[in-house]
Amino acid sequence: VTTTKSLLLAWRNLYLANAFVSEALNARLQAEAGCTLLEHDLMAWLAAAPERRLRMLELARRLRITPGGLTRVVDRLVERTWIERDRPESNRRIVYAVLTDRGTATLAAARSSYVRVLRGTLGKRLGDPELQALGGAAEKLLQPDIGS
Amino acid sequence: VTTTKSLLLAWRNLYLANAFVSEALNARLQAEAGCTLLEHDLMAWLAAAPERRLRMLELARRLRITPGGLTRVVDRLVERTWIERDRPESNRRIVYAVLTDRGTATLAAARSSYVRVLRGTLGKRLGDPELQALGGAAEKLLQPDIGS
DNA sequence: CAAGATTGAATTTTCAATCTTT
DNA sequence: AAAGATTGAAAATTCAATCTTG
Repeated sequence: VTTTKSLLLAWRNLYLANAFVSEALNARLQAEAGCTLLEHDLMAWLAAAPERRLRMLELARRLRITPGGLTRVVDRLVERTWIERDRPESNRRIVYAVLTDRGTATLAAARSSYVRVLRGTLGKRLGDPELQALGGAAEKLLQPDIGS
Repeated sequence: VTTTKSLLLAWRNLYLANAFVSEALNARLQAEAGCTLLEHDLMAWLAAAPERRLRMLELARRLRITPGGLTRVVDRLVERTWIERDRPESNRRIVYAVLTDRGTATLAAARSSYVRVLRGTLGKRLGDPELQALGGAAEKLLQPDIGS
């Protein structure tokens, strides 16, 4: 019997913990690497993808923003030469966002700030079993829905 | 020894789980109660406060938005007669946001959607021990910093 | 005409400057 | 002059309409 109270408490803590870490990441990334958390995540997805490239719609889906929103974020990063757009000749409807070498370098610096923040927040306050619990519970949430 | 990998994994899951639940809450609240998650939270803080009122700066702090941002959110809710502003005679610098009776009624409806969403996400997928673990781990994150 | 991306307009939020009260 | 709140301008995001290609 899961009480409403324990549901509300768990959610509130999840929500606050997320805000706490997100805000710390955003602040440090902007101060130390000159990019926002969203921009970092965008570059990180590209870095992890084959040929360091992803299509616009796929990238928007992973970042949980709208296609229109992504167009603007990409505009800003292209402006800074951290990514490029590539419209392949074979299918000129498609646009790939591609991480450049300069983007890769920026991401490396950003990633180091990023990990330091995680160590200073999650790492400092939680032990390994708690990290496992946090990660495990969160992962279950993300499983596809299986019936009623 | 907490590995970077387990830190990254825990954070990613926390982040995604938060987005998953937030988006579900926002969608259902807007469809069923006609308010956003932020507006719900604002009214919920007021409902829980003595005399159903809080000062602007305190409310902004709890909602994790800027004072300027709060002014606009409050404007919108005043417009809909769910809250009122009160400038006490004793100190005319201060503004209280006060939940109205209509706001209380709206909040009751919203809260029921809210809890249903939590049951359908956190509740359906996680057992009580996992909820405890999630809540407990997240709570530790929120403890004030105690030195290096 | 559907898929994929972009655009203009509208909305929401922040930032810095300002106004009012103490 | 500082505290508390609001404002105009700017930035970021969404939405719906549009443009381009298949």
